[in-house]
Amino acid sequence: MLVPSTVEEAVTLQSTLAAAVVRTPPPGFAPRTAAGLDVAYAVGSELVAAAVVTVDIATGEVLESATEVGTAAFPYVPGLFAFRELPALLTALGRLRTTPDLLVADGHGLAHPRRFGLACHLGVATGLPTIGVAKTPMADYPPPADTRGATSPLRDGDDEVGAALRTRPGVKPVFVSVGHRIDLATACAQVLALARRYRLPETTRQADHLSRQVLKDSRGELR
DNA sequence: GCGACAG
DNA sequence: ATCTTGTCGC
Repeated sequence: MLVPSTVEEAVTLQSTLAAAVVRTPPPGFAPRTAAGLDVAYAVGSELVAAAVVTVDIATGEVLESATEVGTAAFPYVPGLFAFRELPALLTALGRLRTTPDLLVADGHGLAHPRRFGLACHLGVATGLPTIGVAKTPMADYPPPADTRGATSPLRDGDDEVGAALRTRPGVKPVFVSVGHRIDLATACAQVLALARRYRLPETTRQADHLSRQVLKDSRGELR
């Protein structure tokens, strides 16, 4: 049941799969490559374009990329949007020739109502260490200090579900949470390493650009 | 009951 | 997410 047919099924599935999330990195975890994933949509259409871009964490150099153009598998429902993007993202991931050491998803991981956002789903589905990096929080957060690297806790009730991470002074922070096989501190350190020049990690930026480009190209061909 | 709600 | 121009600033 990769794609549920109802909202109720989707919610139940998330709650079940949440138990499979591992909040600790593999022993001696020292990733050299990271892949960013993103999906672009066409207005008024169900057309989606998924992109995965692998970069060298130390240099930011793009090593490989893969894409998939398809149809949205599920309507957009806050808290369930993983079901919309997952099929296309997994297809694109399967086209990479080399498996990345780390995945960086465009959305939340544990910072989710049922502790199972897109990043967790992607991680559990692939078995790869995965980080969730979102541009918008689902809850309130105290603003982190205005210094690169500063963090503040993202809380959902009494649970600390992630962190607001300042990647650039004077700019809104990004919202980092554990996806799978990683801990929050390691996740923040990796995101900081990937976001040297811009607010968002290089992986996310590259995947965003590529997915938009592919969508643009495909809608031209399908006319 | 009402509003909020990743992309 | 997407629709959209210019503008301020490093």
